[in-house]
Amino acid sequence: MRNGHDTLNHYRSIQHVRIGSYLINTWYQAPYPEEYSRTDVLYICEFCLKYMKSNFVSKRHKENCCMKHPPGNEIYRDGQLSVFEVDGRKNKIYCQNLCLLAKLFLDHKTLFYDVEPFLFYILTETDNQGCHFVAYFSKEKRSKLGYNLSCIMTLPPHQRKGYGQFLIDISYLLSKNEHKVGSPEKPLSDLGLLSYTKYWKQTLMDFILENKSHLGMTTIEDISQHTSMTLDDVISTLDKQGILTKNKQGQFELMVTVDTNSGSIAMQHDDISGGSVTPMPYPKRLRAKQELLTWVPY
DNA sequence: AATTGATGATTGTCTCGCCG
DNA sequence: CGGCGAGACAATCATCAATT
Repeated sequence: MRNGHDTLNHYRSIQHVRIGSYLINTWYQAPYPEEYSRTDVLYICEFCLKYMKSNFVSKRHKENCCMKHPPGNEIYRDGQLSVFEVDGRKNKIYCQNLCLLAKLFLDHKTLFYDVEPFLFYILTETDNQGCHFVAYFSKEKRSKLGYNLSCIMTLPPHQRKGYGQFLIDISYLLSKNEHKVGSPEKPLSDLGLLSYTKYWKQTLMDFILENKSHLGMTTIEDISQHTSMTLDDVISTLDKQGILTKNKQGQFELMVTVDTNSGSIAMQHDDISGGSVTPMPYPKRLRAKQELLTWVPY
């Protein structure tokens, strides 16, 4: 031990991160350089995502760091919420730091340093201090398999606010602007599958309710085009709800009855929470609004 | 286009001093 | 005495331009 500040060296991995005003328990290990892993608390600048070992260095950095929002272009703004698009090639360090931070909360993430082939979409909450990082997702610039999202993460203090669903919505809005359909990178994590299952179900329920007057004329292809979801994802989601059948010609048909009073849809396998069997009115959700997106395909 | 080198900013660490 | 915050400074790092 060389001095009084080295007393934290017995830690084998990072237990907490301090970012902005939050002290957050970490969930998984991340491959930070070894000297940064041997600490209880890792300090992260909430604007440039630089990581530091000590509170002193963090404070000094805060005085000098001139960033008040993520690098790249702001592509979406709705009140306090903004989305920035960051190019992994143009802002390599930022994106590498982002991947390391994300790994603290993602189990099986493997991408950390080879960030050039990716774009990163950063969700921020704005106040008079600046645009505070709350969540992100990454996307391959050129996905051969039609993936429109690779990794997605919301910082724990901001979870359960609908930000994950919102970012998934943004990812499909981007696909829509590219005139493509898309799907998340496989394999999905447990939490990822849960989020997507919920998103797909709600998106299709919304579509059905909005188009209930002419569902007979609607094909699976129409739904796919409208939602930018792949045919496979549309079919598997509708099938899980038990509202998909094939007619004599082998074409898919929707079997739906819309309850115009409650605004809900009768489904065989709807989620039953709290033992209630009455269909729950689906919760309001944070939707990405196409008119607020200022983005052109890469 | 890729590599190298210079330059200026930033960090890690040492030291001192305060306080419980 | 031990822990913590702050100033100083050498070493390191990122950036950008020049060169191959």
